[in-house]
Amino acid sequence: MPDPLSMTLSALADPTRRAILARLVQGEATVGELAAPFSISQPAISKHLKVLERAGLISRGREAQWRPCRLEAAPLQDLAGWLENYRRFWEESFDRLDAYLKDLQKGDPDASSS
Amino acid sequence: MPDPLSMTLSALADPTRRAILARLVQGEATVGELAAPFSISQPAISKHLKVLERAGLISRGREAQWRPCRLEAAPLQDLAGWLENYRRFWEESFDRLDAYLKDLQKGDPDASSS
DNA sequence: CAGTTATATAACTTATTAGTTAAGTATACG
DNA sequence: CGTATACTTAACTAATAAGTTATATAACTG
Repeated sequence: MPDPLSMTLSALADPTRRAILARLVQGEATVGELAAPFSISQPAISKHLKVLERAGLISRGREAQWRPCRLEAAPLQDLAGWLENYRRFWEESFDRLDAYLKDLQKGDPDASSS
Repeated sequence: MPDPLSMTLSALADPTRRAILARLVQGEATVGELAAPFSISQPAISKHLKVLERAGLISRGREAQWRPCRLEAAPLQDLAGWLENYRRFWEESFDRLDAYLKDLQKGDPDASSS
């Protein structure tokens, strides 16, 4: 699976990993700090971090026996860029829904048949 | 995996499925039309469509023997909403990078040490 | 150097996923 | 009714993923 967007999305498709990112948006943290809130084993957290790192979502330093993790912006930005392709679509969808609801409210008989 | 955001992200974490969505943003299409550009079997496309449907990313109608698919906006909007939590972070990251590059350009000796 | 703390890796299990081919269902058409 | 078309479902395989426990590495501490 070489394409970066697929890597980003599958890394994000796990609630534990998203929770880790949510913690890191507030600043660097060690592996232990990141593991603390979860009930799963520490090796499991290490694996999650490796997935995030391979996706470029985090990077890791070295300070004595700690490996501080920090969030990296680029993949999230790229994802936001990809999503932008769909913004026009969903804004149109919203406009249609909005018009439909307004029609309903003023009793337009077309609104319930189409 | 009951949480909707995880369903959305893992549905999107496949290039074939993203290509299907990219086609659907231009309007409804039948299963056959969606399958045409790909070299994989048609049942494989049916499975991808089922994944997209269970994630709420598409919905399907019935017209004679065709099952027209259309893109649904809500999950993409929800994803965009989730991503917004990180926008402030990446804009700060960009500001830092920007300042760093400006410092480099004017020969600030701090810029290469920190 | 011995022990402790922080983290990573190995080996394994179980579940899920993406693909396949073959068979089934549903609608249209002569 | 029989057949062609569009699509789905079933049954299977191979690869990947998420978790486990046990072991290894690396750096600090006395």
